[in-house]
Amino acid sequence: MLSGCPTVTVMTTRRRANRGPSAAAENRRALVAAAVEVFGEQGIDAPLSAVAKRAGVGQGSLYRHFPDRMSLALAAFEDNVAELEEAALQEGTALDDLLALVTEQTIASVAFVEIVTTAADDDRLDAVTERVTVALDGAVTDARRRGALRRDVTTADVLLAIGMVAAIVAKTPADQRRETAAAARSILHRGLAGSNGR
Amino acid sequence: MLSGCPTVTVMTTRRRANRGPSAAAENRRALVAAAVEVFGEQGIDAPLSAVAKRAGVGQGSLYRHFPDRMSLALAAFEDNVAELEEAALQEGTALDDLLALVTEQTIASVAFVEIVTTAADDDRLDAVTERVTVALDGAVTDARRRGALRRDVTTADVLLAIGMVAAIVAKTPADQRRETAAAARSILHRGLAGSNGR
Amino acid sequence: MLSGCPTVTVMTTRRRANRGPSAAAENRRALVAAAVEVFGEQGIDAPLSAVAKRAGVGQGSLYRHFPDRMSLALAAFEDNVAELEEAALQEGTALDDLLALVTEQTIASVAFVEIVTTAADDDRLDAVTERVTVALDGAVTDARRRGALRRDVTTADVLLAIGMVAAIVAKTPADQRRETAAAARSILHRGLAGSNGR
Amino acid sequence: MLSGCPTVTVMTTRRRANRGPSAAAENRRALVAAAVEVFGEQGIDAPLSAVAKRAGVGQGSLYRHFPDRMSLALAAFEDNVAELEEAALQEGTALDDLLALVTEQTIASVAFVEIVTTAADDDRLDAVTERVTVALDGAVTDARRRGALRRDVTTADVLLAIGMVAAIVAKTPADQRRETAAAARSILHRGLAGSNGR
DNA sequence: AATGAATGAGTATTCATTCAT
DNA sequence: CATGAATGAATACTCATTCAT
Repeated sequence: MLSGCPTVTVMTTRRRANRGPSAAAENRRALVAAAVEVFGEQGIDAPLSAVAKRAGVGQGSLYRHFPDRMSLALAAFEDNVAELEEAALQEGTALDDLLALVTEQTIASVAFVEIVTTAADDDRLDAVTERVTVALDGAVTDARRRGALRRDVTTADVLLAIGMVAAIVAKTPADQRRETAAAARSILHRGLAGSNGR
Repeated sequence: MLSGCPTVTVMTTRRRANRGPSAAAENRRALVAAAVEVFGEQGIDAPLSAVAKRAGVGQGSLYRHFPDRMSLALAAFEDNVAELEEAALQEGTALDDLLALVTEQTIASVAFVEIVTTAADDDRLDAVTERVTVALDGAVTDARRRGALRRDVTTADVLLAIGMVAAIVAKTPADQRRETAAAARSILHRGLAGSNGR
Repeated sequence: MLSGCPTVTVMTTRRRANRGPSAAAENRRALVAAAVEVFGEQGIDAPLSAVAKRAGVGQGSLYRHFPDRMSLALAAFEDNVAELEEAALQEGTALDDLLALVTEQTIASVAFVEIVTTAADDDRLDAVTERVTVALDGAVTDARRRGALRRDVTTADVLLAIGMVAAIVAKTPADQRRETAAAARSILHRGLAGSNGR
Repeated sequence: MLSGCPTVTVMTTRRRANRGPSAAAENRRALVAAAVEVFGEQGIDAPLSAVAKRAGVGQGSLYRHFPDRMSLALAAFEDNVAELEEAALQEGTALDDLLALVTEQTIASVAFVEIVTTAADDDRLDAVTERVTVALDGAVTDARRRGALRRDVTTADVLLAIGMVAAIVAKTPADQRRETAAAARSILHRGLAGSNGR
């Protein structure tokens, strides 16, 4: 009486159209954008499935493009590094401008810091650090020359300061981040400034 | 890949002897010790089961003693706060001494920072912050009076500096922590120091 | 008692082949069938893992198809409701026929009652009750007109009677259910019957 | 620095005084009272620890007095049965009065039904059923003789009717129980009543 | 190459039951 | 005989990763 004739519900969940290979680049972009958002909102430990869903892309595609979480995270923040490099190359960009930029980036996407610092044993991270170092080097040298930085301050010190701002901002509730970042930078600025600093 | 190769797991379980209520205090201590270790190694998100196992204690006992992760974490680092308070009360303890102490604590148990900063919406955390603030207050006031701190530096600034050291140390591989902490404190020290600072 | 006797468990696991998305419909059906069985045997509080295992399906798949226990339970008994609706629509179906059908269903799958009555605060349950009410309405009206039901008997009364049969059957050991149901229906029938009843 | 000197918190949770054997009867009473409350509130599956806590009694004592859930449940509702027996013995108690009493008991402590019907394979339950049967027998016979019950109605039928009321009440949200019970009894009353019934 | 369903290991949490004191 | 801490099995649920289509 009961189990003899099951009502067969035909699955009508429409599978997303398989847009084929041409969608690869587009998917990649969507994944990166989604990762920025999702990591920004939920932190670096967010479920990857959430990223795929936000991107409107299958889980498998996510894995094809980014075999692990770090790949995705690095791609997600590639923009930041590129932006920094670009700014560093512009004539007339002072160290403070770069630091301001990094600070803004950090506030915008806290996850960056988490990533960059969570698995410090990834070669690709060293590459990123290297790129940032190079980007800052000129500005630091210049600032030192102008007396805006103490003579003994190295680019590594500046990186460290950036790391500190980033780390503390990452731990601060979103609505207090700007304020906290300002206070932190104020202290650090004095700590790095030369005789005629700021 | 995995298909085809049956996993054979042999489990030998010997139920831990029920050492009775008298083991309660001992268990609690073991749990706290294990938490310090496990959180220190794996971060504050480490499985609680790992803590129980390390402590040689049943899961249920862990939950009896510490109903949630935060309880355990706070207990695990209660020592730090108490030590700080004690140091602050001692005659002749300068701000730098307290900062050095906090730095050491942070290096020893990175998880502390994670805890203190992860869930900022727990009342018990406010209580901890308050205790630390009180502990530092005297030293800060004193340092300002002596000119060791800039006139406009507040205890909040010092807490922020501590937070930065802690945060950056937490993100640094264990073998570089001491070095990184030193560099960070050096910068911050200059950032906070008064005219006759160090 | 237990101490001293090591439990040796040998587990041989062969990961189930991933039969791919095409297995979805089949899995769903298997889950529903398993749920009918397991809930029928162990009651509505049966472990969902038991349902998954019986269905030969991963736990995750169960959760994908049915995000919560109620979803699964409702799906498991969707058939019953559909069958009832269908019977109600057939020409010449008398109220007694519908009651007999419900009784049979109840005997077959006691869990239905448990579900329908356990969490009365789920909207989907109201929907089910509504469907059953609608299905019965015509038959009740008709029966009243024919004098088979007392004039003052409402569909709600009939539902209540059904509920009573279901509830008592649910509490009866499987081998006495049919007998108990018959006795219960006999009493209730007289309680609802009109002057020319039965 | 950190882990050397743990702050030893002396356990000051005061263990309930061991009031000794003389407390046995009192404990038993407290447990039964607590069971009535807890089972009534949370259902028959309520944690036994909750019962012990409510009773202000150690878990071990609970187990000493009542080796399993059923023992406790039966004890908890012993009162009901005794009350019923007593009422049945009183001169001038009609069947309806007994049914009203049972209904009230059911409404008050739904858990009774759950127990009585959950594990139907317990001998002690048969004993309870037997006692109730005996208690009702006289009233049923009398009612039949007076024509208040149909000639063919047996005590078993009455028990079944009681069971139905109980079962349906048990499934009804607390605030509608009295109403539902009234409706159910109305139907059943007509179903059992003799020619000169009500 | 894209899709998304399938899979099950991993974790948190609860609670019946035991047992040292 | 009471006490309540200890124990771990059981269960719900999540999510990284694989893979048929």
